[in-house]
Amino acid sequence: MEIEKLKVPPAYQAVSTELQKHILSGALKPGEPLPSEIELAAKFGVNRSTVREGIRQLESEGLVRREGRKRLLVTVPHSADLAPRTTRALVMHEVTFHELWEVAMVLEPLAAQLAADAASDAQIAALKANLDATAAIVERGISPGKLDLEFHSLVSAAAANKVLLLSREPVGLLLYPAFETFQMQLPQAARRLVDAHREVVAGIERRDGAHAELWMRKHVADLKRGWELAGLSIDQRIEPGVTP
Amino acid sequence: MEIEKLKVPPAYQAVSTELQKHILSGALKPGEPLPSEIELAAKFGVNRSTVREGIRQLESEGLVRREGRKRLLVTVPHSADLAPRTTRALVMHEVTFHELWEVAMVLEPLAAQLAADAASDAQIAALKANLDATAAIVERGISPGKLDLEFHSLVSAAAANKVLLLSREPVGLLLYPAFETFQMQLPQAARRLVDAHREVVAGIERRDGAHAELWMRKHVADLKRGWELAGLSIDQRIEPGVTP
DNA sequence: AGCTGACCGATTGTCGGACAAAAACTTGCC
DNA sequence: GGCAAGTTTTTGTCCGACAATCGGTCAGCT
Repeated sequence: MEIEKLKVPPAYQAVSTELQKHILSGALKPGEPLPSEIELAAKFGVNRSTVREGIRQLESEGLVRREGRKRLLVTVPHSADLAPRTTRALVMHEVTFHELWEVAMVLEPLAAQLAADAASDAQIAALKANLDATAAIVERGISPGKLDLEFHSLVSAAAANKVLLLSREPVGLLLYPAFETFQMQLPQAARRLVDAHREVVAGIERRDGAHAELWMRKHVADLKRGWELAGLSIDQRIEPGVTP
Repeated sequence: MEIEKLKVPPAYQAVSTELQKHILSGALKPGEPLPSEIELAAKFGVNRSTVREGIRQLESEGLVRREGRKRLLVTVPHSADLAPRTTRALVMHEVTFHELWEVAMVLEPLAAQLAADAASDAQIAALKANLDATAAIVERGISPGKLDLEFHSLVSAAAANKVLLLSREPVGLLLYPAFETFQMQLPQAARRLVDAHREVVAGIERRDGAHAELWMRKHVADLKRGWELAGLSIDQRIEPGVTP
């Protein structure tokens, strides 16, 4: 006789999953407001407190959003909602620089190549603006910092591939800030960074996917070289650089 | 005089982020129990209901886990916690087959290559077992179904790269189930699938990264060919295949 | 001794109601 | 029509309560 460990989910979870179904099924479309908490409590036949607990789960999953004290709105989870969670998970799993780098080494070049095909004029303009800003900052001897992070986000946004965008974000969020630490010590690294960025942008602008991809690959490879030159171990754990 | 629209986050969010900080900072280590709700309420100076709402957020983020009605335990978010969320997000973003495939086309070969270097004996045995099961199923004319999904998870698990594991999971979760639909119509596709799997496993076993990577690349490329042969559009939206 | 079962405190899940502050809506006025 | 004041809703937070469950104790039975 086999007896499964039967699980009776608490009511607030039932509320959460039930609402989730309604949203996923399309009965509630993004942008639409949810019923009020009192209505939901009445419909589900539970107390308002229970409904609220269920809502919190959806809220932290990015399926609904509340602005101020207004009604809840159905939303599609944006990259900004999911990436921090995954980033946290990566940190807690104590991932090493090497692990991050290996993945970046395939995702970033792909982003560059696709961006060369798909980038809009506005996106190319944004890339150029970022490039100029980075060059100016580096000229003054300051570490590019967030501009580097932004550059890679812009490239993957230009790639017009939402899967890539979502997959890459947590990696970039963790990898690029890690370089603030040693780029101060290696002035030539910052100049190499700007050069590589410039070539990537040039490739994208010329619709030369191979060129963009090649230089992005060089660029990411350079990151590892810089890491090693700075005397850091490949198996060094990565700490969160930017607080989300 | 400039007056910014200062935002006062609700108390339950404050509780959530505060607990998060404590966990991330290492004050609360994975496996340790959290204080009881009453204690937390006393420490934070808020009501127990408020604490509970805050806890729900952490719970759905996988930072804490509750088994039965016991105390809350601090945990590190596992891939199984995060992947479904990302998968949902991808579905809601209406990603196309092509977008998924482009990313899989770089992540899966990387997984195969790394697995050839890092796979343990037990992992290789698991891969072989999966291979045998898949071959047996296909022999009887049944679609591999979850076994295919499992195969790719096993490969990326064997790659010993936690970043890759977490990045790849949502893609696989969405991509492979999509093939159940047409593999029935294309019997030769299932046989090609088994052949490719076999070569990947052989490469991993021989520690021949190039071989494993090559065949994984062929295999993923095949998926696209099969998709097209089945008369499906590359820009077809992907529906969730397995309920998480 | 080892196991059983009753008892008890602690904790969680759920409920009901309450109230201030903010938002949404209605009404009356120009 | 547009605007200002008032009214209703809704949210955020609190309080108190109780059944169910978990964990442990402790006497009683074999």
